[in-house]
Amino acid sequence: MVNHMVQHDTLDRIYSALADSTRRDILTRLGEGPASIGELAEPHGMTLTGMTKHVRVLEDAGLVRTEKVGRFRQCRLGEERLDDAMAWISFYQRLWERRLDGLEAYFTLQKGTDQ
Amino acid sequence: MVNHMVQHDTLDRIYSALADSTRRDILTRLGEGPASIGELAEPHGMTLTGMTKHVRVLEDAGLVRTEKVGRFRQCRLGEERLDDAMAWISFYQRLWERRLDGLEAYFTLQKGTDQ
DNA sequence: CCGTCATTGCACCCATCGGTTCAGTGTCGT
DNA sequence: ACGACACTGAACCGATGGGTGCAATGACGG
Repeated sequence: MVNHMVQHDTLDRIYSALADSTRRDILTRLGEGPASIGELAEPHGMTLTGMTKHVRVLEDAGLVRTEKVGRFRQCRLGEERLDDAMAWISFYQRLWERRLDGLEAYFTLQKGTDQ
Repeated sequence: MVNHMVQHDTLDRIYSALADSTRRDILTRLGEGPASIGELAEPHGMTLTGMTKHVRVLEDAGLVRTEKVGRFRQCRLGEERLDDAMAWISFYQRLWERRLDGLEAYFTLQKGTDQ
C-alpha cells in the first residue's frame, strides 16, 4: 500500500512546507533573489523570530538554503526542486484520468490537456 | 508574482491534505475504484472514526467525493484535479530555473566556486 | 571599547492535528 | 421486530504548528 511513494518523510515535509501561504510567498520572493530574514519578514509584518521559524521549515524540506553572512542570514532557493512532489501529483493525476476514462466519463469536468 | 496563486485557502487545504502519507495512500487506493470507510481503514489498522476524519480532510480539499449508500459511505476521487497544486509547483520550478540560469551562472562566472 | 543591528534560543500561548474511546443513529438481513 | 453492521458525534489526549515577547549572541561602525 505504501509502494509508489518516495520517502514519506520527504513528501510530508515538502507538502506541509507548501501548505502555508506565508511560506509559498517566501519561495516566490526568493525566486527573485536572495534575501535576509528581515527582508522576508517585513512585507508580512511578522517578527524576525517567526520568520526564522518559517525559513527553518523550508530549509528542512530542502526548499531553501541559508548561510550566515556577517550579521545577516542569506536565504535563497534550495536544491530540492520539488521533483518528488511533482512526481507524486502526476501519479495521482494519472489515477484520476484512469477513473475518468472508465465508467465515470460522463461525470464532471472535461480536462484541459495538462501534464 | 502572486497572480499565480489561486486562493490561498484552496492551496492550503490541498497541500496540507497531501502532507500525510495515510491520506496519500487513500488517494492511491481510490484511484483503483470507490471504497467504503471500513475498506479504507482496514489496511491501516485504524479506527473507523479516524478514517472518517481523514476522508473528511480530503473531501474538504475537494480531492475526494463521498456519498452515503445505505449503511456505507462510498468514497471516490473528487473533482479537484490538483491542477492548482501542480500549477503552483510548476511556477516555483520556473523560478528555480531562472535562478539557475541567471544569477547562478553569473555567480559561477565571477567566483568560480560552487555556491 | 561601545552602541546598534540582525538574528536566535527559550519559554510560552492557543489552535489544530492525528488518533483514540464510547455512546449513539440509521440500515440491512432474517 | 431484532440484532448485527457501518458509520458518526462528542469528548478527550498528546504532539505539532504558527505566532508572540524577551534576553542572549555576534558582527559592524565609529
